[in-house]
Amino acid sequence: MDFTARTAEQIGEALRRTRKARGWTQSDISARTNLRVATISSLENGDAGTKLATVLAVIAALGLAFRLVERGGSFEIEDIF
Amino acid sequence: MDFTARTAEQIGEALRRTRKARGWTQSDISARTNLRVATISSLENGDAGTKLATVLAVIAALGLAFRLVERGGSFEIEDIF
DNA sequence: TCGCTTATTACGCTATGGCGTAATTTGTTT
DNA sequence: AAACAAATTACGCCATAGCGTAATAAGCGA
Repeated sequence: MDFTARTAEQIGEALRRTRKARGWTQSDISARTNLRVATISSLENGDAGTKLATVLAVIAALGLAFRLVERGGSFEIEDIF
Repeated sequence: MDFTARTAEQIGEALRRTRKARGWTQSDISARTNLRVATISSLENGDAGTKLATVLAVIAALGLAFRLVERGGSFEIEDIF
């Protein structure tokens, strides 16, 4: 449960996977963030126009945090896919 | 050079520190991203309204990537400050 | 302190995020 | 297949990000 991402699509996917791993619905996240289900959906589907505040709210709701890591230095797991 | 962040302020600070560590100016980032210097400034100053696309562009320009990490499990360094 | 570079802020503009609400499509379970 | 739950999409509305341009304010070395 440790995702590295460079694109909005990857972030969306990571958030969706984490949410499902928690056994939660978008509606659950909505309740915890006061964001509309539609907004969560948009984010999970990789909309890069999403505001940082929205991403942060969802991340917080999922009990996650961002870590900014150096790229190129080490192997990136998602480069396989 | 490994920042964990939960807020826009922390992300902005991390990006600013990384940029300075690279010896770059906001203008350098601007050239690499086609974003205005003012936009970079706003992001580094912690504006949560910034679009995800903007954050991703700056991160890419700095050679960084996001890592979504589980919170609460382990110790968070920035909780000290 | 002066002068140059870098960063922040402002004004008018267009594009769009997120809102409320609600319909529709997709998934899941029996 | 039917029925319910979950996710996606749509429409009108308001707020605001990021744009071009430019002025102002910090930083900083000579």
